[in-house]
Amino acid sequence: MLEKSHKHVTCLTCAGRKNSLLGNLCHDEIDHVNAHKACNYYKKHQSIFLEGSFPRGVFCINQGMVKIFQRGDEGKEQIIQIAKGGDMIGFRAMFSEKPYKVAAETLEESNICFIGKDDFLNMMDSNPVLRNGIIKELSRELSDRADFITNMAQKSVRERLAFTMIILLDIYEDEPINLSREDLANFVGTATETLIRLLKDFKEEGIIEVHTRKISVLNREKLFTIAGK
Amino acid sequence: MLEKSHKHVTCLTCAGRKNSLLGNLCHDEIDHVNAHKACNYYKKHQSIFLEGSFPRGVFCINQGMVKIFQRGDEGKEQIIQIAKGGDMIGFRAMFSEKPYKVAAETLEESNICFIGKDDFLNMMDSNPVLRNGIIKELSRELSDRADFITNMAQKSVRERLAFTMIILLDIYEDEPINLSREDLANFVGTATETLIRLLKDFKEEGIIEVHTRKISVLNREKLFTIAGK
DNA sequence: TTGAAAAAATGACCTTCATCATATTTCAAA
DNA sequence: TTTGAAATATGATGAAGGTCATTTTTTCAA
Repeated sequence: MLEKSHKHVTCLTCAGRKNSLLGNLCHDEIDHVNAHKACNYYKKHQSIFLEGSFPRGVFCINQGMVKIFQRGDEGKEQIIQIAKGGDMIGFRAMFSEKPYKVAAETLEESNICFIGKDDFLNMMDSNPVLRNGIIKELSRELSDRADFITNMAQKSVRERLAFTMIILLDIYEDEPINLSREDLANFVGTATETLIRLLKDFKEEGIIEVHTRKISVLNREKLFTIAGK
Repeated sequence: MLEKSHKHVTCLTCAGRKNSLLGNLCHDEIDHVNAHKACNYYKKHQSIFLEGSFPRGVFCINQGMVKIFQRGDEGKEQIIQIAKGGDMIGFRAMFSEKPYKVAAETLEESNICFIGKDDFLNMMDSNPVLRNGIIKELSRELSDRADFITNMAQKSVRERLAFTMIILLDIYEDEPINLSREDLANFVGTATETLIRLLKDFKEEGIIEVHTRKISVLNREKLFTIAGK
């Protein structure tokens, strides 16, 4: 069970921080962030920010899992990204000075900190390492999204599912993948029914194992083969 | 006809520059760029950089039109973006310090300048306006690509074609759209045959007019309706 | 523990779109 | 101007996958 009071979550002990964009801050800087951030406990399926609202800062995930998605015209979600402990979210819209084009919502209970826009931008101005880290991160994501687009355009749902599971394998590390069929379908970009049928195929082919909703990958190699490259 | 010698292309008279990322440079900075850049004439269908090669700097389009694309597993291109005069390309991969994940090729004869990595990074370090402009640009493109992904996942080819034509309308301004059917199909993410059939529909519905390969939009509003929002 | 609601699963059907084959037009070089 | 190649266009066909209806399973609160 997560700590439900924000008082106890400090950047100094944040497990994700060392590998995050804030991994290179000096002591003074960490202290400053720590003093100025707000920390909140989010329960499962709670909204962090909505499409159309204006960014007032960035969110830093201490613990938990978050989906970043867009709602299409008929209300169907398209998941763009899944973020977890150590990831920062919401800084893209903040830089662009436009309302969020995506929404964020927890997939499980989470502790998420908030750093105000001014504080964050000041830090960036005075810290070239942080700055470069962010530029690098933005570039990396652009490149990921180019792949995403090409996959969507040219691959079958089966291939995309394999590709998506490889990404999820990375996110969930050794844990079984724990997403609703609907979320999984909305990440792959297909109908829930189609996704369920394909999961069944994967199961029958010995690629995965399913316990209720949790999916464990048995044959990683085969996923790569199906995903193509 | 474009100037085929690079000697005559100078940042001072570059039409696109004022609205570009380099629009806010001071005189000294422009002079420096001007002195250190290389400028080249590219003919139609000439490669600017290839997937997999390592970035050594950024390209600045003085005049002309460029497609940015990825090749899928079967060699089919997916066009991610079309750039024109005033746009800078290739800086994403440069920041990430990884090989290009996309390739760039001219769609028509073009004058394109090259600024070396060190020069460019130094400029960014010393010029906060340029820096912020780039971060903003990266953010804007991330948001565009999220839309692209959602469209690919949830819209029909017809809807996507309408959406793509709205984007092209913006790029080509008042000129008729001048892309091969194949390129257009590779931008929409469909088969060339399907694209041609849909163009025929649009023609019959009075939405567009076609002269050989050039497409003029007659009914902008209807495109918006079809694209959905 | 139970009952209602949500999620997952299965089946039937049908539309969209990719593919392959072939015809026609356009373009550029000889 | 001719001619071959590339681009565009059209037709026929089948598979992939979306939609709707229904059943089964899981979850969670009373």
